[in-house]
Amino acid sequence: MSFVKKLKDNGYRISKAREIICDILESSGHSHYSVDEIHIKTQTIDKTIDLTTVYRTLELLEELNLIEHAHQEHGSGIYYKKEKNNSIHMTCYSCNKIFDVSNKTVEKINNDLKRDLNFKEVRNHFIYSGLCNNC
Amino acid sequence: MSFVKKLKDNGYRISKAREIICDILESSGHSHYSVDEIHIKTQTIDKTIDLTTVYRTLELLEELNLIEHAHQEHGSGIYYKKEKNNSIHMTCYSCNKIFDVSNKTVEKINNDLKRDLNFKEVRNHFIYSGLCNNC
DNA sequence: CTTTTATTGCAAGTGATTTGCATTAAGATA
DNA sequence: TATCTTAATGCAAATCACTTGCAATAAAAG
Repeated sequence: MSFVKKLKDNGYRISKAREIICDILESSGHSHYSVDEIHIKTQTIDKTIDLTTVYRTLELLEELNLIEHAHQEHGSGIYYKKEKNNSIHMTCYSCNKIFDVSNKTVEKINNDLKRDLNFKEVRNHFIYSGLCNNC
Repeated sequence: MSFVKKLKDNGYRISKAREIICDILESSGHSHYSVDEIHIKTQTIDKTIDLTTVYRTLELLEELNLIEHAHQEHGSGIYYKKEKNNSIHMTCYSCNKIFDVSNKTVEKINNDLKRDLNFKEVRNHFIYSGLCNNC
């Protein structure tokens, strides 16, 4: 279901800002954007859209399970479309590229953690950091 | 080697603040403290010690490899004595307790990540989050 | 006991995000 | 279509966790 439709179905109004932000995220392919990046993209279409509105819209889309975010150790969070399976990312501290951790590895890590500490659930929203092969 | 000795050996001066902060950390056993917690502890001994001094002293002790810190997803960082092997922690988002991830599990996770993404190094300073068995 | 300069406290700055509030504009209703 | 209701927005200010600048203070070397 399209983001705008989901908003409507949940009783939210469709403003210009929401349309634009939904559009950016729905057409983001496999990219991860910081709030600032999304804000800059909105500005190319409508300069009046405020950073606060971007934050608030992202929060809303996340509540509706359409997107997710994750935290970097230093610096800002990133937002991206929610996939069927957990997305976990890893960034290279040298080139700052963001890579996807495979689902199999995510499962493995979560199971190892759960078994080790007797936890019922692992709920990470952070981005791993390391040094990639090209750096 | 005692923290104060290590500071001296590296040419640093031993101030009242440094003595107190070293003492707090050396006698911390297996605890993890936020900067604020450490600051509050110093205040019970010497009310003039500033939060900035705590930050600066912790930075120094970390440079000397005596302590380490890790970041929580939300909220402040925690500091703790450096052990022989990597310390990785996991916190329960319900009770906020902090648990130690075993060295074996840390190794496993790092290897899995390296293998999966072809990274040379994993360098996490993050605290895992999840739901513990008692919550 | 000086002198030197590392260390400190205090105030202000920073970056990412959040909150308060009056204004604006969706979209329901007349 | 015009009017109304209230959700959504823009703007300014606040917040949280640090970090930086700088003049005053105090270790420790001479």
